[in-house]
Amino acid sequence: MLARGRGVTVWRQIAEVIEAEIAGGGLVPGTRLPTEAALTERFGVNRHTVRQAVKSLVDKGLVRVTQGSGTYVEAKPLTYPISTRTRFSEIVVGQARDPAGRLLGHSEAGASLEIAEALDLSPEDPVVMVESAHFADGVPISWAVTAFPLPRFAEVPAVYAATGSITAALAACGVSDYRRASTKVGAAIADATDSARLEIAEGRPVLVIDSINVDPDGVPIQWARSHFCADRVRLTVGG
Amino acid sequence: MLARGRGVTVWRQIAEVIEAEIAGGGLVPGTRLPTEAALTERFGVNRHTVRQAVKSLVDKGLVRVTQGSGTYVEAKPLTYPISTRTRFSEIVVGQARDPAGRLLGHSEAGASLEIAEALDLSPEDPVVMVESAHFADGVPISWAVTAFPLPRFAEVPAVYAATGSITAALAACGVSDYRRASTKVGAAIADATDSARLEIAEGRPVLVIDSINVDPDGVPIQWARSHFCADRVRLTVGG
DNA sequence: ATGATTTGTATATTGATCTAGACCATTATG
DNA sequence: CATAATGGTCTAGATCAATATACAAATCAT
Repeated sequence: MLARGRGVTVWRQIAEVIEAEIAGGGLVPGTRLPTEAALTERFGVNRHTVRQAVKSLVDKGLVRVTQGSGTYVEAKPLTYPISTRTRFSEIVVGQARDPAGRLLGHSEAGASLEIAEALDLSPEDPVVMVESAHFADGVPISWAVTAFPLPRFAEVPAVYAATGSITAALAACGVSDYRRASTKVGAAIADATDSARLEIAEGRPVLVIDSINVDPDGVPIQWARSHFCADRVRLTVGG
Repeated sequence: MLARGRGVTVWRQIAEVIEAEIAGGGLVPGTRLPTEAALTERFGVNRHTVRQAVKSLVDKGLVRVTQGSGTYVEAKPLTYPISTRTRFSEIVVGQARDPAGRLLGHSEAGASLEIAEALDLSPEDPVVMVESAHFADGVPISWAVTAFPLPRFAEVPAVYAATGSITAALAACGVSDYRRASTKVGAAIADATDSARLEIAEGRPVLVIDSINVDPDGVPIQWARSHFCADRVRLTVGG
């Protein structure tokens, strides 16, 4: 099975075999890979060689390793369409996965220049800042820091904490519908905060999305800067 | 262009680039590859690394190296259909290449057991043995030792030497048509003789074909053991 | 013939890959 | 809590890959 001296390293050949088994459906997302010992046995190589193969799969975002537990096949990337009507929970449910949102913290503050401009406020106008994390099937997909104008949306943190849903939080403040008015997409390298909140290694790619939501009257109600784990999400724009 | 530390050796990547250029038509058969020095420059690697890449292409039969001269793209393998009516020159001409045959030597002898059986003779019946080499565009394709019954085909060596054509030599002996009655295909590793006559390295693969031709009346007229350079020929049987 | 060009060979050095073995840290399980 | 299972880290040595030089041998052009 393994060809030595043909210009392809052993660890890469092993990685390609496992990758093919994932792509071919032999290894379903969420299932545990054979243990390092088992792979060592199967391929007839040293454990370190298997580990290097697994490391390359981790770097590609195909598997996730947990010390003491095992190596698991990552879920297929979530397809995240960005349109004027984007609802995280609907997107996740639409792909047969279980959405969840969690409030990380909140505070009241004066709007920064950037936020004031986005929400059509004056600098230092009061806003409530909300930090939240979002999950699909318990796996972190994104985290965000968002700003809502005060006093109109004073209730948002409490309702969001209780429901995990921005849509519900806005509804509690009398906004029954909203749409996305602006989206900017960038990319960055995960820092310590991204690493902790998305449960990824520092250095992995992150999609950074600045968005502005407006109510049916076109009044800005929410500015958000979201950090998506790029290994777990594929944005679709238009199409 | 070259990715180091990704599990694929540098020499293999270089070989794949050159192979793609050959397959893509950028390097026509017969043309000379850039010199080792030029390739060293182009890929930014050591000369030995280029040499290993070239060696892998030689091993695949894609190029041929001549010390002091250069490295040349091999011709595409000649497709050699084996049927009841097989004529070397017609096959070669049919592929827009220039056929040639050369007499290497001849002698009269008594038929060996194998030849006697093939030609329907008794052992030690007189035959003329002919050794010949066959070329397409000047490149050696095969060499063969053949046996013809005597006295019927005494003229064969002289005519073959003059024309380079077995068909013409047989015609001179009154055989206007012939067909292949038996073919056995085997493979071997080139020995010193193969190496010299086919201009290939010892150890390269060789197709060994034993065939018997018969005249229109079904009388055996020629036994042949041909050695084909496997890198330059693809046999097609049936189809 | 002569010299320049081009491939062939040899040796040595450095770094990457693979193997081997030992021990630690985390997780799962009874 | 104790134990086993599993991945994480470290050291050391063997082999392979790539570099760096030097020189030999064959070919080609003049």
